[in-house]
Amino acid sequence: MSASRTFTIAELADEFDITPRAIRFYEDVGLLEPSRAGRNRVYTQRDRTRLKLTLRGKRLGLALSEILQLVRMYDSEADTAPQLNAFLDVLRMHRSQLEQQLDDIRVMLAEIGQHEQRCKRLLAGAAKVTASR
Amino acid sequence: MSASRTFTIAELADEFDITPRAIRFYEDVGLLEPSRAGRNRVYTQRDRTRLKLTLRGKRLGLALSEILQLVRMYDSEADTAPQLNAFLDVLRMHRSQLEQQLDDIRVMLAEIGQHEQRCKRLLAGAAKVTASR
DNA sequence: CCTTACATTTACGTTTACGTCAACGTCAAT
DNA sequence: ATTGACGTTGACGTAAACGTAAATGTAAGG
Repeated sequence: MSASRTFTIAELADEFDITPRAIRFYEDVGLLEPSRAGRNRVYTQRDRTRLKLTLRGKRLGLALSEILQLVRMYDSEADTAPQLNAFLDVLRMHRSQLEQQLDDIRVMLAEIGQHEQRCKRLLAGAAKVTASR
Repeated sequence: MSASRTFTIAELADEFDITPRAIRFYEDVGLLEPSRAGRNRVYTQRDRTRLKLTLRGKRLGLALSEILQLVRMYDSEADTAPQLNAFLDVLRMHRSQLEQQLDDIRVMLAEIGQHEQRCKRLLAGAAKVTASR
């Protein structure tokens, strides 16, 4: 068994290329809950996973508060029907938002492709002019 | 010819479900350049397109300053080789970022799917219990 | 022992993207 | 003539997500 490694704040900061300040801030808002060795923070694999989730959410433009909602839902032991239905609603919302983003990305990638083609054509033209001088 | 329609600020605000204040702000940062009828702003199709681009960028988590860079590049008449190559670099950066986001979205969609399944199983179970009472 | 390096808390500063008045113009309808 | 409804320009306010500086602790190395 990989004796459940732990991490220091600097290790996580290095690994994910963020500052310790950011990591502490994520703790302030409730996204991470490291234990302490004296005064110092000790992060578990679970914290690391949460951090990864957090950064992924950020890359998709989610606010930290939304990410917090998600992770809380993810490891909540909701079991009543109202809770579960509320849960499903939130999931559906996020899914439709993600699908909107998929669309947006497809459109943007297409546009970028067009512009790249245009640039390459122009560069090819410029090269010929240069060569013929 | 669809005599190049124009739009009022309220029309655009309604259509895209944002406030006039936001639209004026986008003008402040240089994303829109409406002409004036007296004091009032008049938006062209081109402005509308820019606004659409802006909102799409926002949904993908881009900052307004980044969006501005993009739209400026898109309708700049860059023609020197250095300019074109710089352009291509920026395009590549954005493309790789979009591909990262595609990845992130795939992962998140998969997770959401799992949680939806779990909820549905639990709801089915709860329904049976309820029915048997 | 002293320095260096990294950790902590507290607290104020900063940027972005608008929200929210305030004070005013204008045109149509009552 | 007045009342809305919508437009304008300042100007100040605000929430989010950290940055940054200050004061302090503490463990390791020379």
